[in-house]
Parts: sequence; C-alpha cells; structure tokens
Amino acid sequence: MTSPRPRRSPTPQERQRDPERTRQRILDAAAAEFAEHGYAGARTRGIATRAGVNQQLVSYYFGGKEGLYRAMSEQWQQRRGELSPPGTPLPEQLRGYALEALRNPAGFRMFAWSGLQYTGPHDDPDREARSRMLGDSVTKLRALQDDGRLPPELDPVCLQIMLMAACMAPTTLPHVIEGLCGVDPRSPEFIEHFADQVALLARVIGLEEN
Amino acid sequence: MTSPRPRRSPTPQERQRDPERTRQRILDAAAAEFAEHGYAGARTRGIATRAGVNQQLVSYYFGGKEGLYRAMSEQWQQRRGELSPPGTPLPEQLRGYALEALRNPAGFRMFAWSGLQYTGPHDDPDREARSRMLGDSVTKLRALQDDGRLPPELDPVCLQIMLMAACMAPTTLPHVIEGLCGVDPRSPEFIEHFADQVALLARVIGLEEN
DNA sequence: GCTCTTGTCAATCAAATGATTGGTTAAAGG
DNA sequence: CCTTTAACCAATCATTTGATTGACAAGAGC
Repeated sequence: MTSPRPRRSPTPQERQRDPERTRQRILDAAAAEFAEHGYAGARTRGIATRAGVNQQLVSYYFGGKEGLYRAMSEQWQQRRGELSPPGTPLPEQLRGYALEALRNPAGFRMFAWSGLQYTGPHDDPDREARSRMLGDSVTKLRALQDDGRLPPELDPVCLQIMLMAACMAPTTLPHVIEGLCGVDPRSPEFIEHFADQVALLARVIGLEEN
Repeated sequence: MTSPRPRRSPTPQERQRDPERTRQRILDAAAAEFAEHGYAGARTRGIATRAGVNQQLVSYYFGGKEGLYRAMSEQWQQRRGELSPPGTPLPEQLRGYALEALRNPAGFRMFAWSGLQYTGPHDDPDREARSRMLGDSVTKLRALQDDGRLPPELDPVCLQIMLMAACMAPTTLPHVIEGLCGVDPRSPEFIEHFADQVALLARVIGLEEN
C-alpha cells in the first residue's frame, strides 16, 4: 500500500479556486476587450468569455463594467513608467516610445481611446502620472532650447506633444498608413521602420544632446 | 372679397414636408453624434432627437444605424478636399490642416474614431480619397529630398504620416495636452497656437520650398 | 466531521437599443 | 374634389446588454 504522501498545501496555480488569479484574468481580458473596442464597444460578456469565467464575476469583483474599467486603467497605469532609462538620448527615447506599439499594443490603443473619450480635467485619474512621465522629457527639450539648439519661438511642450502624437501614428492612423503605403500598420516590420523614422526625424530637428 | 392670389409653389424651406431637408438634418445630427461618441457609443435615438425628427426616419432614409453611418461618412468625405490651394507652401499647408480642428472639429474626431475602429483594407471606402488628398503632399516632400534638403534616409511617406498625426494631436491627445499645459485643448487660442507651432516645426525640419 | 465564509456559476431580470408595424396626413397629379 | 403616393409619427417588438438572484460547492477554521 502507498504511504499517505504528506500533502503539501497547493500553490495558488494548482488550486481550483484562486480569487487573485481570477481577478487578474478578468483584468487582462478587460484590457484586451477595451483596447479592441473602446469602452462603449466593449461587452462584459466578451470580457467574461475571454477570461473563461462567469459574467457575474465582473460585478462580484469590480462592481460592474465601469468599476472594471477603472480598476483596469489603474493597474495599466502602474505597470508603465519604466519605459526608457533616464539617461537615454531623446531620439532613442522616442524610438523606444514608438516601439511600444509593438510591445504593448493594447496599452497604446487604450491610451488613444481615452483621448477621444476624454471630457475634461475631471474624471481623469491618470493625469499627474502622465505629466510626470513626460515632464523630464520636456525639461530636456527646454535645456536644448536654452543651449540655442532649438529656435526660441518653439514651444517645448507643443513639440513634445507633436512628437508623442507622431510616435502613436501607427495606432491612431492605421487607415492612413495602409492607404498610403499599402503595408500592414501593425506589422513588426513597419513599426520598427516607423520607429527608426521617428528617431531620425528627432535628429533632423536637432534633438541630439551630445 | 379678396381675389384668389395666384399661389406660387412654395420653396422647400417653407414646405412642411421636405424630404431633402429632413435627410440632411439626420445626416448632420449623425455627424455630431458619431463625432462625439464614436460608432458604438452613438445612439440612433440621440441622432433623431438632435435632428428633431422621429427615430424611425433613420431606418426610412438610411436603412438603419450602419447605413446612416456609411452615408454620413461618404458625404463627409466629399465635402473635404478643398483644404488648401495647391500652391501653398508646406508649412502653411500644415498649419491649415491643424486649424481644421477649429473649423471642423467633428470631421477630425470622426477621422480619429475611424482610425481606432479600422480593421483592415476591406470595408474602407475612403481609402483612395485619402491617399489622393495626401499624395501631392508626399510628392512635395520627395522633391525636397531630391533637392538634398532632406536626409536621403528619411522616408517621405512616414514623414507625412508623422506630421499629420502631429496636426491632429489636439483632437487625439486632449488629455495629454490638458495635463501638460493646463489649457483647454479645444480652445481656439490653443489650437491656433498649436497650428503655429506645427508650421514652425515644419520650417525647422526644412520643409520650406523657397 | 461540521460549519461558516466566500468564490463561482446558471438562470433570470430590467433597462436600453435598434428595428418594425400600422396608421396618418401632407402634397402631387389628375 | 378625389386619389394616390410618400413623408412622417406613435406605439411596439425583439434582441442585446449590464446587472441581480439564488443555489452551491470549495476551502478555511474549529
């Protein structure tokens, strides 16, 4: 007869019930669904199906669609932040940002959706996180300007915004890209090419900081 | 007794029933609603209410929400096209394009929504209209490059896309702008300032064609 | 073992939403 | 006038959709 093996307590991955894992599954599924369809187009049923759980759990864990959206945004916000090390020169930093469309397409899309859904400074919890993320980049631009390497009339904040919008073009303007180039705007080849072009443009503008 | 006045046939504006005007009202209301909420977020009831018309007329004239969306997109596509006269230098052309966010915010927003809703080269009826619109601009960029005024590694098509995305930033990234500048991204003051900045950037890049 | 908590699901609900039906009336054509 | 056409509306429908209910079973604690 087999001796009764000392049954170690099962790790969360093995347990049938694991609230934390379920919760995270729903969050991940929500990220995918919201990224694909936006808030209005997303379906809680779709999220539950993606997560492989019962639809009711969305209410159980997050109190409904809106609560789930908020929780998901919050978590997504936290994950970002370690984009490029502080010392990186601006052109490389911009290339890295453009490459996010490849590493984290869902994040980029949700960011773009949130721009169109944006109604005003109220109900924008991510505001300070965003400005913190972009702040030092603007500082760099200002420094370049003070060195006389950028025209004094150029507004560093506007420049930063223009560059950011340019980086996101494969996400925000895929229809233009496909119509103009005939290539798949989401393909790794194009996005890498585009990221190179962004970096190149940054150098043409003169954003090299020696 | 009054002589029977020769009753002229009433102009459309005076008639109680005027199919063409009703149709156009619905189209205008649809443009506003779709621009504000996107396709998924738009409500046919909302459109009918905006148009001051019975909801059923949406089906009567356009066969439903999707048909209305298509008809509206098509009309919107036709209206555009006379953006800037052909001879305009590129920086001015870009400023003009950025100013569209002021003259035609709904059009810009619908354009941005359509980018996120875009699924592929199928079901994109506006494709050739778009490339036609941008084609000559790319040609200009190529000419500049051939003159040696732009680095040969720079891809004119990508540059065009980046500039276009930059012009649209007040529409696509209002949350970033408000968080970074603290101003209303839709205010005429900001959009005009931003348009100036776009033109300035174009000159920094060297898009002046003498 | 027993109980209590709570994670999970199937079934169902109420509201919203796009669409349809049937009737009504303005206006065009005799 | 009278008839016919078609623009228009109120009422209603079927479906979708987000949310709720109630049962139940897996674990934790005793």
